Amino acid sequence: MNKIKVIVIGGPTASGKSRLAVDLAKEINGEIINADSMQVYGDTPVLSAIPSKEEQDGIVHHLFSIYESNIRGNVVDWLEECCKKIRQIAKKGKIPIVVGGSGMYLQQLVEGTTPIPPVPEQIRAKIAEELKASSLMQMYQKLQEVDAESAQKLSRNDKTRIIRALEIFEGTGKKASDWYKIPMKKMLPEGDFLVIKLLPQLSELEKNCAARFEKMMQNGALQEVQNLLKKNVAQDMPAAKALGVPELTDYLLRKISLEEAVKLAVLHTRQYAKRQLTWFRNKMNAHISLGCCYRGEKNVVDEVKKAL
RNA sequence: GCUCGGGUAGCUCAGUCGGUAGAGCAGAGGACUGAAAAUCCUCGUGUCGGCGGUUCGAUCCCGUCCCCGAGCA
Repeated sequence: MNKIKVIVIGGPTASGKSRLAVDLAKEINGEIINADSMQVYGDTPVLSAIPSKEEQDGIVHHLFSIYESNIRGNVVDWLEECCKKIRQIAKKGKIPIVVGGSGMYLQQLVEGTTPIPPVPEQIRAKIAEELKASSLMQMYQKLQEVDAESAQKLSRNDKTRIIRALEIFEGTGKKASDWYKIPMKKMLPEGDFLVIKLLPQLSELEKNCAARFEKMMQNGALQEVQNLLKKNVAQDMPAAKALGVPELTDYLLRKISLEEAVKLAVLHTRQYAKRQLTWFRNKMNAHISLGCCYRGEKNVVDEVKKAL
């Protein structure tokens, strides 16, 4: 099988990974693919920090703004799209560069995922109804009955995972814990990944987050949230949970002051960056690991070129 | 100046009918298989405003002083 070289860049928000991707792409004739669970939605380009036209700097960018906010994106859909793009780009003789802050997306691309069939929408809806009608505790007890092994591994408060485990059991007739025993499947078996991660100090990111949010406000962040509200996107949709959206929504609904909203959004961004750092530090193996933000240093690009 | 509230963890506050104190938030670390910018787990010694007094023992009661808020002058 002909191997395909793929560059993967992961790191926390505001660490300069998009810029690194563009600088690299220019040097090695690459195209960029988004690996960020929020930048796939098109309604909040400013708030989700999708690179602007200037920032894209003539480099082709894929999988940004591909969904409406009423779509519920997920890793597997992304993986399929991503692999498709990787193959197309490679076929043109260019190098695909996958960049993003969603660690799980990058990990499943590189290391594979368990091929669990899609769970029918009616089953997901049914379980959501059950949860509404009862309580998380009861859902957890139910999971204990049908899949004790999964239940044992999960916190009884971990709503997302309890629901998912129940969906897997009801949707496939097989326990999640059994699914996870079968070997992971690589979606891009021909992929030859060069993984780069950025791991700056949190204090360094802190400043970037605050400055960047300020800039987002100047670039029309409020307007984006207003438009989202007009579209009546449900609060529990992923797109409605992008950092800054709930906070600015509260401001627009006059629940908090603008000052408060900005303060909270910056705080939540910082907390998110911290979670990302934990993920990338402990969960993603990389060939090249940078201990600081990328600010256009030439030697970083050279180091990657050498490793290719 | 007087009256009434308050002064307890970085912040907001609870509490101890006297046996040296605990929540939420913040913070730190961690987990993470189809919502991942999601979801979740663990971690709490601080002259309980200062100084005296009563008491075996005071953050709690008494006195006094300082600071903040409201009201009255």
